[in-house]
Amino acid sequence: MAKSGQVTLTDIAHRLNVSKVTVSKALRDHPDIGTETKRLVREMARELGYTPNFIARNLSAKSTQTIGLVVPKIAHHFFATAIEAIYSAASESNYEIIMTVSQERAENEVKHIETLLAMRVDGLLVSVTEHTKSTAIFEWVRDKGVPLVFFDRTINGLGFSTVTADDAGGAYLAVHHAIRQGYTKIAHVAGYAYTNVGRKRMAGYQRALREAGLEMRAEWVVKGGFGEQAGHEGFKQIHRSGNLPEIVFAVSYPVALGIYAGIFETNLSIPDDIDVISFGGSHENKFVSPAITCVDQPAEEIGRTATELLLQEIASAAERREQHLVLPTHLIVGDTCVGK
Amino acid sequence: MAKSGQVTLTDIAHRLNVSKVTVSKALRDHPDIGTETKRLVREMARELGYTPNFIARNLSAKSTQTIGLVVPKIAHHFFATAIEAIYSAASESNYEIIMTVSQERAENEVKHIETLLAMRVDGLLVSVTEHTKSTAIFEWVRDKGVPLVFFDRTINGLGFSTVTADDAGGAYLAVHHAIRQGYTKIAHVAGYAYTNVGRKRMAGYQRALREAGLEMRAEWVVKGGFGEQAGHEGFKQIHRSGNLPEIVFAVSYPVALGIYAGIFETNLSIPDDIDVISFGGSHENKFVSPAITCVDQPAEEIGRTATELLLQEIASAAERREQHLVLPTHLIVGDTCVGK
DNA sequence: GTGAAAGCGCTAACAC
DNA sequence: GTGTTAGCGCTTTCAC
Repeated sequence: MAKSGQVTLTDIAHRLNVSKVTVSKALRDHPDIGTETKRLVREMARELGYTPNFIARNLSAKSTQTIGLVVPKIAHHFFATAIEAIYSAASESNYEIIMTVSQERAENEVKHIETLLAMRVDGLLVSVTEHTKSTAIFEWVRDKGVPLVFFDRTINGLGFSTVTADDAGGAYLAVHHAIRQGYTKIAHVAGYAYTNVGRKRMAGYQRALREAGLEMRAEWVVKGGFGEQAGHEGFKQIHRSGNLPEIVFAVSYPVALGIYAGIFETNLSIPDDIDVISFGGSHENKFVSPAITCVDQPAEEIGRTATELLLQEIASAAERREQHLVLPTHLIVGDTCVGK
Repeated sequence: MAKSGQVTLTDIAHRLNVSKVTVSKALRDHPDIGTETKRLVREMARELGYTPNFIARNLSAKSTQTIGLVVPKIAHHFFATAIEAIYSAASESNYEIIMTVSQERAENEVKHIETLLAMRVDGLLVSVTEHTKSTAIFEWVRDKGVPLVFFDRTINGLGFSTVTADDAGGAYLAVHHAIRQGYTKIAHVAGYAYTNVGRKRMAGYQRALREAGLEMRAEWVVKGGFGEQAGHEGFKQIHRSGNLPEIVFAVSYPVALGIYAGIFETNLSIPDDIDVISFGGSHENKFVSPAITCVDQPAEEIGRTATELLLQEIASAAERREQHLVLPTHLIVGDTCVGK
């Protein structure tokens, strides 16, 4: 056994009086090697407690069979679900995932991508933070020729493929539903305008209002992040304006919960005094009271699709072409937004 | 630039007409190298777009500066929070995390640990699945001398350190609280008896009943997993028994939600007809109605402590000694279990 | 201060 | 069928 305490190919080779190449091939079931030799090698490997060294293997083999994953957060139903799907899809193709969490901070994102590149991952799956503005690191990735697929939170115009829910369409679906239910004073606690997701959901909201000929008051549109905090503050701001809408369309489920928290602090009741509808649901919604009517994001499908797309791009390094996959959303009617 | 498309030390060395050793040292700020040379090297590295190859570095350096993380699931408040803490703690010490998700399946767990060992992670952080019975893989890890720390879901008697919440104490806290509130017929939807967590929470439940001289009816103790499904079925089983308790103590927050789901299907109302109290809370609890009174698990602290303990063990390979850290829990009073 | 030599554990190319 | 040689990109002696 080597000094490191780890058994190597050479150790097995010595014990068997063969060369390490023979061992290497035998272990990988290479056709070169005879059945009997293979058996002997495998037996000895088990006996010695051999664990292949991927680090070394990858150094010569070039491919690392790993994908780098960068997500903004993890304690969030959408991401948790998408991540699990990514794991499943990757392991079905014998790829390992190295996940990093940027915690909604752009500087962490940059650091993580650098680390992942240094680890020589075969490709990158990323969902940007709500504050990512600089695209420098992604241009760097592109120049290096490392395959990357954005999912959910994307950046356009860099030549990378994206997989998202139908943000504009879903938002339209939600707001249009509210309008059909008789609501006319509709506010929107929105994401940041510099994010694709924020912009597109806003666009859907605006289109629905415009088509219905409804007014869009400035004090009813509040911009902010995608977390609970943002929802909480967003509602307070609308509330302070003194001009209460009938219903608030939340850009994300956590934002909707934040709005709930804000409403709970007032004397208002949901859905009688003020109502809520949201983009993105959550498993917990069935325990939230009243359950929020929402547009469901296909989290699992997004995760799986993005992974498969990336794997495809990794496999065909040559003819890689930008694709923008948009997955449909659908309305889940709960106990809010049930009519005016 | 090398054929791989990746810039290497040699590329920089050639351009500068120095040896690659000089470049290697300069980049790592080795005192051997002169200030001017360092400046030149760094400049060229940036100009060429050099990214260090960790794979190669680790092959010679032995340490990979990575920790392997194995969790049973991710879409669960406790784990999501603990994982984020683990990430933070690790990156503060310049360690990278390679996370794998076993999806509550013991065979995935084994596979992931093998992969992680092959990747030569410096240590392992694991929380076992609710079905893990065989300890073979962990004995293997121990024999290899790879540091491992269990957190939350642990296995004892293998010589590894553990970090957990005070499961027995917390369960006692919850049930004792119920008793003080005047409840006498207390059921328990428990975890599997072959898990430490399940056994300890059960022990706390039993001790509280015993001390109060309350009867413990067999039909009021249902064993199962830690997920929503288990809670749902657990409640149905108790309900079918025809002998309804006054309150159910859930082994985990998801189980409590499952019990809620089960109750919602009946005509019973919470907390008047049937009440619930749980081990482990969730961020969402404030939106769940009625909010569940629960014993809070210090998820973040568990994650952070486990990571720090592991890092310590990695650093001092020599005098490593088994430790069992138990972190205190506390009661969070919600709208259930408010009195009989 | 700098560099030549050796080697980490493995795989690929090409002999034998 | 099996082994030899070379090399992946880097770091660590140790000589100059």
